Amino acid sequence: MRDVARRSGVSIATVSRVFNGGVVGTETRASVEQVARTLRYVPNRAARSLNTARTHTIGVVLPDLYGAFYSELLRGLDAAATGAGYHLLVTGSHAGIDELAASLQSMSGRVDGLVVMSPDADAGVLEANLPAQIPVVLFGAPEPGVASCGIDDAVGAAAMVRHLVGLGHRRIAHLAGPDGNRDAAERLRGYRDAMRAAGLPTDGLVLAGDFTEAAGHRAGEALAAAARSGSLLPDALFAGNDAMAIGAISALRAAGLHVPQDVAVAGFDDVPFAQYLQPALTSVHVPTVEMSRMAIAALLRDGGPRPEASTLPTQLVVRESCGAGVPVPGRTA
Amino acid sequence: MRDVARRSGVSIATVSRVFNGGVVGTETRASVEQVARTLRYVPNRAARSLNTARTHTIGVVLPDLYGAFYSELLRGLDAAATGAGYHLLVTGSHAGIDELAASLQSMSGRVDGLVVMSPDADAGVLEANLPAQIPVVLFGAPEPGVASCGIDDAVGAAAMVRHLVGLGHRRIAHLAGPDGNRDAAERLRGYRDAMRAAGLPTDGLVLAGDFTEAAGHRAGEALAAAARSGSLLPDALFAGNDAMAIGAISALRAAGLHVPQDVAVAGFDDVPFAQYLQPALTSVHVPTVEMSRMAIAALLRDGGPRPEASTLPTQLVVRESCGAGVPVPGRTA
DNA sequence: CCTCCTTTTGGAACCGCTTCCGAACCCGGT
DNA sequence: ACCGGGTTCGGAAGCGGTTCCAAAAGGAGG
Repeated sequence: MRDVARRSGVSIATVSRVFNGGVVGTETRASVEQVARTLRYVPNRAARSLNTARTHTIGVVLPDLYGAFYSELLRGLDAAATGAGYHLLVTGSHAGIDELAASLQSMSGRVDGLVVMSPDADAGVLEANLPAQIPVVLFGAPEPGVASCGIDDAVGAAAMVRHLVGLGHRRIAHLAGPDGNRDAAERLRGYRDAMRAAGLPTDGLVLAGDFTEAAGHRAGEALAAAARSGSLLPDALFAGNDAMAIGAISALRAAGLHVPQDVAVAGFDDVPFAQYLQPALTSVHVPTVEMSRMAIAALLRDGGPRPEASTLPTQLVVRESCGAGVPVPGRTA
Repeated sequence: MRDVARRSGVSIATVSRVFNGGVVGTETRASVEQVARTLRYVPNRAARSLNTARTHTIGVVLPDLYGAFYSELLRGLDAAATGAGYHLLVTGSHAGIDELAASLQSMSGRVDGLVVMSPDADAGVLEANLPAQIPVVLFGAPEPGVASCGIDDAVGAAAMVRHLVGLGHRRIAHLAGPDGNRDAAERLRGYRDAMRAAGLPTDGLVLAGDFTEAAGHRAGEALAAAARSGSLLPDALFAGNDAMAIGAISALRAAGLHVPQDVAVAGFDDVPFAQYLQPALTSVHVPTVEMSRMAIAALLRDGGPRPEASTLPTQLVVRESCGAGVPVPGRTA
């Protein structure tokens, strides 16, 4: 910048004005722009944000970037941010609280706001690793003193169970997510509650999983193996997320079983390609786009987001895999 | 920071040392840390990077974040970056050269290196909107004077065509990507070359598409409609990417046609869930993880990446949708 | 011709931090 | 008591910008 100023015979203040739409004489501006071009000068945004205290960037802290669900989330956030003229500073994949802390600290001074999704992210961690002024929206569990935005997993899961029951299924198994994951626990709770309300047993029907396709595949294989050795197949398998449902379907099919005729299968999340599976996957839609929009809007709101927990509704999406006999294959959104 | 210094009776230099592992007296350090904690002080990383000239961040400029392919890319980049202790500053979805320019400029001073993927990104645009020193790796087309990393679309497409021919298919249609897209053009070229080499005609067999599922769906419908009105169905449909292949399969199935019995279908990209489709999708694998690793490694290499174009090999992945009669369903990676 | 107002420009403080350099201090050794 | 050496710390100069304030220049009006 100093070079540009020197070479065009003006002060750095004037150069700054040229690049910020300030008042500058017409030919002064032209000359500065000319020099800047030949010198390949591009203003340093980091330095600028140091004294404007605005970065036009939103930080995003996710536990992982793997899987269609996080992709969707990220896409929604990017769309919302881009729409408002903001960029995304992303950090994925941290295991444990220390990496979370490091990620949060590395955002300091580089973002105008933060969207955080992590099992470890409670008010204490945020407070300890973030400057006081920076607005934060949590994705997921409500947390006192912090704005948050999430869905009601239990309600969504219960709706799915009721739907399956309504189709005549009685032995409904649940393939649960990892221990310690709040979404997994809530979905399991919704399943249990709805089963109990329908007067159905859940004993021996809760399978352990971890939200990965591999876990779904293993569960599907286990089910098929058990059936071969004489035990009863469940009428339906309600997986804690779509990835596991997909893995399970793949394993069941490999074992020669038919979905939904032999076992109905349903998922949770409604990832985009659920509709393209054969059979198209029945699932619980999570409004990722809406969540993202709300989160970004809250962050950008003057004075930052109010520390409230807003809960968005999920929506049951009935397709073929649950045996509802809907013959229309998925179409493009 | 000044507050911390004042409240603990030391200079800001000492506070800085405390947070950077410098030599500080034991009880001085303890006292400073204590004060910092009560004051909720977290060092401002932007300010730090202003004089260290290191940001520990890699900029990523993508044309879009939509679709499984970009998700995969982003995931690969994040994995590679995180592994090296870096974050990602992402900007997706820009239409046109002006938005590209804005995105590039906004990276100045905020990243240590840049991965750029955009149809508009030629050496000129990069030069005009980026400081001279910042290392860049281009994803895709080789570009003189810039390091780049990509695949040989034409070779991959030709391999697929040869495979389809080997299976006995003769009338092989190609569903092309959007005009002006270099990958689309190269894949089309590979298709044409391989067809010619096999002595097969391509007249009337090239369909227009745009890389979206919707386009694939339309193409599938058109094919089915044409077949109903008497014209010959192609033996195989080779889509320019997986998204279109998936859309096409969905439409063909809706029209009562069987894949691969009535029409074989193949895609390009090998997105993760291709293996979970029914029939599992035959595709050309694009080594996104490898590309990402290479790009990040090149950026972080001392002195920046050498301005060379490296081309990674694609790999034919034969599954069920092409009619190869591989009965084993996809399994988890 | 002088005054006053506008427009354009330069000087300099400051944003929050790192780091070089030197001052102050404490230690043992002579 | 003095000196050399090591340790701990403060002062201050930047990093690359923005912006307030004042100064210089150029008219218009009296």
